[in-house]
Amino acid sequence: MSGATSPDLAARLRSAGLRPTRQRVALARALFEREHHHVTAESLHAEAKAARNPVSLATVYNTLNQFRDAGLLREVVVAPGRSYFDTNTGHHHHFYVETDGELHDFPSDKVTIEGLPVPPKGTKLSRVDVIVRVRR
Amino acid sequence: MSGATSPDLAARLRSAGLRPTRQRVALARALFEREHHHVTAESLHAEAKAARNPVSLATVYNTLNQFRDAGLLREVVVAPGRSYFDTNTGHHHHFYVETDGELHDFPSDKVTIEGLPVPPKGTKLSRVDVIVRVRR
DNA sequence: CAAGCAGTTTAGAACAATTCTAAAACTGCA
DNA sequence: TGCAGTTTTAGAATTGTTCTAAACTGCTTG
Repeated sequence: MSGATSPDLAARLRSAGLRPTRQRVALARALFEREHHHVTAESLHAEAKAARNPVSLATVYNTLNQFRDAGLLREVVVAPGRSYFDTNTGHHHHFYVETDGELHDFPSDKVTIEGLPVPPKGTKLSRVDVIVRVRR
Repeated sequence: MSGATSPDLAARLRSAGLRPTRQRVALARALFEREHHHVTAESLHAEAKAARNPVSLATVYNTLNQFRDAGLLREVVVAPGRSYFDTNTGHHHHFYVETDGELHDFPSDKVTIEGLPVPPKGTKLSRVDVIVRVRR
């Protein structure tokens, strides 16, 4: 097995202004070296432990916030006290299955939103979130 | 001063299956006898106290949840740990000013969303939330 | 209108998610 | 290799919300 730290990841962290520490690289691997997915702080913490790369929960929180601030992750709030981090930072929207807390992406290329009002004076657009809520 | 309980409100609560107790009527007044607005549990609790109708915080939470379940209120989650209740239950969307936590409605009549994918098998649409995030 | 019971309210404890703190451990550079 | 500044960590603290058990109230019935 390749125990080598992916140089890409280290570089990516560095260029985001983050030192590629053991913990950050471990979390970055769990996050970015696979398909796009959604994590919570708890789930990522558990995943890191399972991969024999234990990271304290506080560090998981710090790291998720840093990655989000650096634009590496996108935070999606679907319900009170339920915050997901999405490794897909491109344009897309979400399905949220209310009955079991699942979150799924769907691409935004087919979706067009028209007639949105202009942002209030003195503000600039940050982004538009569309959450399609469904239940079983 | 008119100490009379608005009969409309009492009836509205009753038909939602809720006994029109002093506390629920007091909160319903604060919520529904004025223009549409957004409250948090804390803000409503403070408002009730200021109106000399103190209600315990637990009751405020219970009541907000009951009103939401009864369709009298709509819950809007904009940020982790920040849940608003909106007295406007009609079709509309939201502006969220991230930099200062303000939430504003905007009507959905001008807004059209096209190309949304069909809900996953076995699920039915609950609603579509559009949150336009802006910053100062 | 008194009694009784289910539904409500309440203070405070409990809980869950997240952030803070202060100390120990690292990282990167000289 | 030494050192200054970062980062990590365990655990405490904070925040927002729900739970608990006891007191109370609104409604119905006799």
